[in-house]
Amino acid sequence: MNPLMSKEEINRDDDRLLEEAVAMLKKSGHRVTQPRIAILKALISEKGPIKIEDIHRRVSDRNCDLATVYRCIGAFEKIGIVRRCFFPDGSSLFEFIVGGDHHHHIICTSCRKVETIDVCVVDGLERLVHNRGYRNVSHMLEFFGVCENCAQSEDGKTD
Amino acid sequence: MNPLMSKEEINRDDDRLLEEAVAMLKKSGHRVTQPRIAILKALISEKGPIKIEDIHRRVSDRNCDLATVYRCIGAFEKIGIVRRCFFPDGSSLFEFIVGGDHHHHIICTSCRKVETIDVCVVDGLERLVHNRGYRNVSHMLEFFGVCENCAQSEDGKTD
DNA sequence: CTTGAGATTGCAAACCAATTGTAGTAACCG
DNA sequence: CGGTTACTACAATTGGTTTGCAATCTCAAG
Repeated sequence: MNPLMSKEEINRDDDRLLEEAVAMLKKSGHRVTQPRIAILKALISEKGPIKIEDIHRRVSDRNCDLATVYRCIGAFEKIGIVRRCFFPDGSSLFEFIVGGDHHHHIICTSCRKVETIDVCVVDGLERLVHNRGYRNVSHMLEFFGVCENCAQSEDGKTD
Repeated sequence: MNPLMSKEEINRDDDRLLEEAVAMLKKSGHRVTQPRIAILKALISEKGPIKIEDIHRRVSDRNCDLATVYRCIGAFEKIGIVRRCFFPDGSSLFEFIVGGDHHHHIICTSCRKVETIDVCVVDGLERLVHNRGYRNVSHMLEFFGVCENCAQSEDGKTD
């Protein structure tokens, strides 16, 4: 987290992101409901990829059903509020992408810790794909590995 | 064994790949069974990512159970015979990677057609991840888009 | 502010890909 | 060839995700 940013500034920034996402909801003809606000807040405060199940846990005190989380996340993905990313085992995470820079992740295959890589070197390749005749081009890039901590505790193990 | 496919009819290159994969099986202490041979042949002849379900359909005349396909693919993945890749909706495909160059895919989000991109620009980034302390580093890169055919037939549609 | 249309939600049931338990079978080593 | 044990088939199960539907809530028109 940015150490130069006070707690108030962070909250203000989160508020701005929430407003922006809400605007996207309205603009796309969706209604702004309490479950959606709660889910958006959970996504924003996470500041990284999060499991559906974890979102549900975060908002469950507001009595938001798991099915609702699935439906909302599905809608958010279509609108472009969240992006899906993957674990190497195939399970999905979702990340809030409104007002954020494009980036990718390093995921520890052992403890599942997620780090961020700011660099993206594949934007040029997207143009190449576009030149091949594809439209609505996007990409997904994930790095996997065993982080230092896990490597130490696993030590001699073969994975 | 498939009576419609004699040894002479099998492509020589595919044969070599099969032998190589079988060697990897043995080397890792696995047994070489008929279902595994059948699944390997299906993977090799596909020459690209394929769904578990489709593998099963291909080998079903040999009476290979779906659970067996899952277990074998799981083993193949650990050994490094196949690699998992993803559709944007989160469903998994598996691709035979023995003796093949490293590459990535363009997947049409409409008809699911898969094309190959030979270039890989992220190998350098893997070193960067390695320098951050990660071990067993790998990555996964997929491009998504709507291919020319689909773009024409969908035309005015909003996706 | 009130109200009605229709989008959204909660709940429960259904769904389906993937996994697991187990008894029988087949691979492979000596 | 015979014994050990990894592997398979089959069926049952799991767990994540989706769906149907009645009740509820949003939002804009009046």
